[in-house]
Amino acid sequence: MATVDPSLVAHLPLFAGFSPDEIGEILREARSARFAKNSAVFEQGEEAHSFYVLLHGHVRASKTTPAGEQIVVRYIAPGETFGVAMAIGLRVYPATATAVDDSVVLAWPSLAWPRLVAKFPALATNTLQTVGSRLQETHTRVVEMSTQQVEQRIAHALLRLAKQSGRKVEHGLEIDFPISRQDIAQMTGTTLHTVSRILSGWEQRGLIEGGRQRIVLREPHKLFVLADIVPGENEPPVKP
Amino acid sequence: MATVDPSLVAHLPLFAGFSPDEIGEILREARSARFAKNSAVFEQGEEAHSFYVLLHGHVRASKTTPAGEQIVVRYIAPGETFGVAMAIGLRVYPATATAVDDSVVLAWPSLAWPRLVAKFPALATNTLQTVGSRLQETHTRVVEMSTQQVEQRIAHALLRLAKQSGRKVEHGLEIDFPISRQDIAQMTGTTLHTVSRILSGWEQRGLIEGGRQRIVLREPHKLFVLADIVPGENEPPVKP
DNA sequence: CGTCGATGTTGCGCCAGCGCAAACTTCCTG
DNA sequence: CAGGAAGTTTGCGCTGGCGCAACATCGACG
Repeated sequence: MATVDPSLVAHLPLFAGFSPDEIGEILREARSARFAKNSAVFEQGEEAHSFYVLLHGHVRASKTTPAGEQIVVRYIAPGETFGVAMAIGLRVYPATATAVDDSVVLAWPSLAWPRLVAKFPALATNTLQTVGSRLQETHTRVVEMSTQQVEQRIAHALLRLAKQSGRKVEHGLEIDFPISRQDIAQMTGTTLHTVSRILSGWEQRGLIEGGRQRIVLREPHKLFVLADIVPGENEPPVKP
Repeated sequence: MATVDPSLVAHLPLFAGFSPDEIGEILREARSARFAKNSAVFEQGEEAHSFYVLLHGHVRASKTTPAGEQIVVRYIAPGETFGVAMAIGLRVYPATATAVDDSVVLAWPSLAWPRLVAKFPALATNTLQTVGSRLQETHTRVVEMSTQQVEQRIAHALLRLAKQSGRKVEHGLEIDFPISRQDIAQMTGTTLHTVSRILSGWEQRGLIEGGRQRIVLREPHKLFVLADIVPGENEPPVKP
């Protein structure tokens, strides 16, 4: 049971407004754990025994439909809370969480949640804000899927990933964890093939640089423009 | 300022776990208001001055994209909380709320939220559960939009509306508020025309009965089957 | 009670993106 | 280092559903 210094997590949204002592008290109930690349932190449908904060690495949350299709709910970056099923009234996890890189988490038993919240009500309001922003993001996704073409959705998805987990490299901004075309397809509601075709197109145009489970944005600005283009919007030239 | 009896709202999720006296104290800070059919309770982008509980009627939450397209976020039924922007950390409303029928709401000033939560922490946990289920529902919607055909998505949407606000009538289950084909299109990420074609088809098959801003499900069970059909799933006959 | 605006229906043609299939590349494992 | 698995690319043909357009209906309101 590694002890974590309160100062290392004090800036996380979950602990906003807490004193180091209080954080220490909360941390005392947590254990830290390591998950190897491609191992599952928890599985959809499994009893929600714990909730987590990601300290290091990256985790993919995905949902499987009854028919067996998968979609990617989101990618979790270090500092984010996840697996809060209990807090939102679920007995089981609604999605599967998979480490896409070697990852380190803090884990609390779900049973501790009611007690912690009773003692530290700000945990609830902090979590409410987190879940709220997540709801906003998901609504944005619905809006995009309803109104935009596949190409624009993929552009938005890449820009978001780069913003969340982009790492500056020589030729641009690299997404800092392994991500396949299939993953992108499952994030944007399209198919592996269509993603591949579009990324190939962009690579030829020099917008991005691809590789196996690797994407570097070379021209984020051009992607940005592409993402906002409304296809049917041919501005008629202003001629009197 | 109409006074509302605590017993009338005690069963609402927002007030779960509160005593009548506590509810009374919370209600004292609210005012009730009436909104005529087709009037806006609040508009997207407007300062989030209040949060609400719907007492009577039906409210549609919708979002408008920068490009001017609209999508329907959800329909709010009596008893539901809405407009909790402040609680999830937003200064402005992320969507527009429109009364689709004459409606009555309870409204609290957003400024009262922090004080109420400080005094009654259970408000935060109750709201957390509400926002959590809403997140779940929205994820379901993303999954449907990613994996299902338009016809199935419409079937699901109608069944959900009927479950939430269905009224038993002579010929089946009627959706208890005015809803246009356009609205359904904006809920399912398709177009008015496609919705109209599909509903016409169903009407001919006797599954539903349509009218101007009116839909009656005659055969909910058949719709249910239709909604779960996976088109490409031709079960190979089990012959030894 | 006639007119007008909002809502709903339907035919037609097109195309973005899917499904299938095959080949290629990169990485991992034994 | 060979062999295979996982990931990626690409061609081809098809089609679900969209866009356009014209028309039909319904209700509200003067």
